[in-house]
Amino acid sequence: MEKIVIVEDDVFLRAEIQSILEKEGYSVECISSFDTALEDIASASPSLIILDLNLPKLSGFDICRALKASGLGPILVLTSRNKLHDELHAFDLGADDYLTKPFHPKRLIARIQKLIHLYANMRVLLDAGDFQLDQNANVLYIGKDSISLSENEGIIMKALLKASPLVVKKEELFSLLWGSCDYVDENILQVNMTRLRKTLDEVGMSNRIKTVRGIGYQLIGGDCE
Amino acid sequence: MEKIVIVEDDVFLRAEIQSILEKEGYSVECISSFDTALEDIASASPSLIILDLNLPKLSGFDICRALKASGLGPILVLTSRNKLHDELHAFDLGADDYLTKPFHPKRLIARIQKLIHLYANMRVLLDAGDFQLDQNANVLYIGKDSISLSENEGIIMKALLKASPLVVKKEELFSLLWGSCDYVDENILQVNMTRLRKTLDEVGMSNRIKTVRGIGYQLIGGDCE
DNA sequence: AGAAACCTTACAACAACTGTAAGTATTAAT
DNA sequence: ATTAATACTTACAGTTGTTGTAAGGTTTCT
Repeated sequence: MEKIVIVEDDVFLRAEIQSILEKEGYSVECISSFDTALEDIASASPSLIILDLNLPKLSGFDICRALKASGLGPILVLTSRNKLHDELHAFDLGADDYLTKPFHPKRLIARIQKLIHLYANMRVLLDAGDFQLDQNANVLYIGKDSISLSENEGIIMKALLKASPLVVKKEELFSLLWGSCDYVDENILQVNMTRLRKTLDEVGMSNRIKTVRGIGYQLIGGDCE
Repeated sequence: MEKIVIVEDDVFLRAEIQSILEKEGYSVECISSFDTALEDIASASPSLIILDLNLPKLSGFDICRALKASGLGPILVLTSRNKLHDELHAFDLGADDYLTKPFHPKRLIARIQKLIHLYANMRVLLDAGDFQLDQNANVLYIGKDSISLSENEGIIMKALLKASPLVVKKEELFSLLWGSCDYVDENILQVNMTRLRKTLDEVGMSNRIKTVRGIGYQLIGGDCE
């Protein structure tokens, strides 16, 4: 069953939405504490998030931005703010749809279904600005080109991307790659870094992995977010 | 540059939309002949399709359905019909967004950007009802599970899926797999079919490929569309 | 029964990936 | 400048997965 999280501060409206969704067969979870909203949503890992913009502490915009940064689900903004610039701003921050109150239940359901369906067919992409990594398929997309990475290359690339622009410690990589092994040669990480760098070279992405002596490695250049 | 196709019969409105889009940097193509609309759109292979519902011959709904059946781009319905049931119907047939006239240019642009971005990150999935094939990554999705196919297995599966529920001729498969080779053993296709069948067995999909004696092979069961 | 079409299994060649080893280059500190 | 630590590169071999060939078995139809 698909799970939907509601981030809404108005009790009445929340209950109304919840009722509509549950009648439709969705499992619903409401966020009450807005301090821990992000963690709660992340741990619920819902198929969709319904977000109000008028919230007590945090602004709905901030939550929207934060959710998107964590790569979290489709966001449907449901609000009484019917100003165009609010809608544009929401889209800008990564909202996937924008519905204003009052709304018709069926319209809400239709748009929810559409968004969930769209996201179900999305690639899980890690974005680095000028290229993307499909974590599942271990495929790197550079514009129209794409290149398939080996298992090890994928693990390293993923770690570098997730940490970017921070440094990934050597021990971190060792544990990701050979965490279950009793012992591996110290050199092996360097060998694998060389191989990844060579692979990146072949698609015109040279000098993108910087060595931080004594600490680890770091993805550089082409920054975007 | 992203290309957008406009399917709109009102000349003034068409010009207005085109102007808005071109100012935004999109390449625009208008469909004038509604007889060959589908072929024209397919050959343009746009990043997005703007569709009006009130068209002379064909109904916008029919076009919508047909476009989706061909797996074509995101569809944004832009219409003067502001009845809820029209919107629901459009969503039902596969429309990805629904905007009513009059509309603000910026709202249109925002939603276009969102849709294009969403679709850019979509997996190209061939749907067989109870399982899907990611053509790019050669990965088969069965519910929550996924299995990686070899190159040959992927080619065969793709051909079977595209033809389904029709039969794929042996010669067709030979040409797809070894079209460039001077000669290959007649037996090799059978061997590869056995291997694909065994792979499918491992994910609980037995007896899904039927042999049509003297002709070729055919995907069966689990039909949906 | 017998022939044609199809299936299965085993084998070997080949390519991709990975870890080890050995040697080279770079960096930082004295 | 010398030296030691750190990092890089290259070559080699074991392993695995993919593919084509060959040989023999099974099914289907007349």
